[in-house]
Amino acid sequence: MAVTIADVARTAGVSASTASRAFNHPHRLRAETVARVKAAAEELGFRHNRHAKALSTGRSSALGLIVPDLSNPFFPPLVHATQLNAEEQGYSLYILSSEHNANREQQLARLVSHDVAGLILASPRMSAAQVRVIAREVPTILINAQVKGIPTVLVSAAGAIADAVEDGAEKGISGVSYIGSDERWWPNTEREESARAAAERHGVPYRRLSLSEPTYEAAREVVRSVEIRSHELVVAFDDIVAHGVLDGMGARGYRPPRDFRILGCDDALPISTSPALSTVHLDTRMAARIAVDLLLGEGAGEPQTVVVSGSYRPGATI
Amino acid sequence: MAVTIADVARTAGVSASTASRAFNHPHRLRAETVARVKAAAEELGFRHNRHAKALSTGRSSALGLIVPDLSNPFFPPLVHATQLNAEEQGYSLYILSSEHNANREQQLARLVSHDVAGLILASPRMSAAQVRVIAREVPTILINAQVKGIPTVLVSAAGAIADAVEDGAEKGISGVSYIGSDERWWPNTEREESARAAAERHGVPYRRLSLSEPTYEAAREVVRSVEIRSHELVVAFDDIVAHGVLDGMGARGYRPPRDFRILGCDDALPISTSPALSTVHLDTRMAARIAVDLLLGEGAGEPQTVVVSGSYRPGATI
DNA sequence: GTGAAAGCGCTAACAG
DNA sequence: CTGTTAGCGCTTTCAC
Repeated sequence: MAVTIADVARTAGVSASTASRAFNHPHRLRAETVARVKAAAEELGFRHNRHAKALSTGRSSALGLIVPDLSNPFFPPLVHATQLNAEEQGYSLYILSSEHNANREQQLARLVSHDVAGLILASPRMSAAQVRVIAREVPTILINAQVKGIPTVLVSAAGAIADAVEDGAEKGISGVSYIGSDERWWPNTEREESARAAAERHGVPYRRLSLSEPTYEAAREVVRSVEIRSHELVVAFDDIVAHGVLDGMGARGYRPPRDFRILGCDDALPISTSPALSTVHLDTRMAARIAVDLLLGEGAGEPQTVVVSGSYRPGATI
Repeated sequence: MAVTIADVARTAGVSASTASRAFNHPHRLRAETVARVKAAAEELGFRHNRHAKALSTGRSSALGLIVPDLSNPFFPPLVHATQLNAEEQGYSLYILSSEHNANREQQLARLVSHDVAGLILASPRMSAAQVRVIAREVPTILINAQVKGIPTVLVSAAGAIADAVEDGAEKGISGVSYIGSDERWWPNTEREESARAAAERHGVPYRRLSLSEPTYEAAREVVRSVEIRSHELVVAFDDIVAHGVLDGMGARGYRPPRDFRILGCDDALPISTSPALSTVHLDTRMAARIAVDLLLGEGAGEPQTVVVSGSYRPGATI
């Protein structure tokens, strides 16, 4: 049916093992032989059977990527970039979505762990203990989470949030409110903590408003019941939450930057709005590249932590 | 290293083939034997090696899904639903993004075609001829595209657009403008054609405004140079284009529904806006379910076409 | 530098 | 109903 390496070997006039070596250990062969085999392969349209290869070598040529929610615009660019980088190294990618459910996430991770050469957990919901269970079964990289001993890429908004608060301070904000979920989830806690620290640094009052979920609707509702103080800077978990706040405040007649100021995060929405939202731009493509590199590159396995810093992107709302 | 079926067989006191049959043809075994094997498997934590299985059976337990653009909010729900349905049937999913590039799409399709049991092409950019090349190599299902002889799921906005135009006609629109890209791409042509037909049916003037790309920015720009006529109904390719139009028109002081009316499509944005956009809701989860079923279910292979009709979802802009 | 042979883990005839 | 045997396509010792 399909073209096998035996076919290639035959038309190249060598044995199957030599044909195999032409691809896997070309330096152990005469250059001329390698060329002949590759020509034959090209001619016949040969492509390795990944299952046979995986079975015989004991390693897979696929990677796994687990995200909490493909529908959140933060993730698709990350997913796509991961795909590109994986592909570049000859790996394909299993993408799985956990629906923000820690148990399902672990279940998915275990499910693919035996079938992939490595696993990338993006903004995982699992506990550190659960992550360690997975990491014991398969090489694992974390994005936006921290577990001791496991290589990590942090897409950090902290510096950018500090810049935004500073910008606000110069314009005379009366305080800082962070609006996010109250979960201990790295993307949330990092942003919350940096907003708090920045407020403190500038000597303005700080508070946290908690959402049951970081959604547009939840954000819109919360500012209906909670008074946003005049000239306050709202630091929203992400752009979606920020727009919920804008909508809720708008319904009450409050507009930024006249009545309050607001900062979003992620800069990944497919649409803009007026006034243009001030936000934090995060380089998820770079994060993906680094994550794949940590998995497959030179120093693979070293439990290093790489931080990719976002940048403050002023709009019209601060 | 890992637990093999031979290990299971040994602890269950049967041969490897019997152990294998316990999973693949349980009805051909005594119930008691099946139970014993499964208990042993459970006890040892056995899991099939998918590569060995694929190699020996000649079929893969993975499906492939190719989308043009993961970042467009239309696709993530479709992707996720496909994943769930595939998983339910014991398949995992390779997700690939073509970046709206026909050649890359075909290249990706060929790349995975040998590794999957079936392929779903969602809103493909490939030509019919290119699709046929792929379909010859692997069972293929089309979503939002039509190629004779290949099973298809159409997520249709036509009826909903007709409903919206009718709603507009009752409110006295002066004409219909369709704003989309000018490509021959099923999602675009279906929407365009249904807008045109509905305008004709209601006896109002129709025109098409073409975008180089169906993006927020392109839409915003086009309404800066093209005059939208008073009380016209703009049928936008999708919600992103619609919001671009809203922004561009808003900058000139025009607001719906006072000055013009507008309909979006897809209903998948993570945020709302005011005024709430009238749009077309499409059931992509259902489409995914059907697509997977067409691939793996009973009548698999039959080149039937299933249409999943969207519904008009009135907001405040019509 | 290259070939022959064995084996990865599993399933599918073929016997019994 | 169950065991024996062969083999999926590839890589890899081990010889030469």
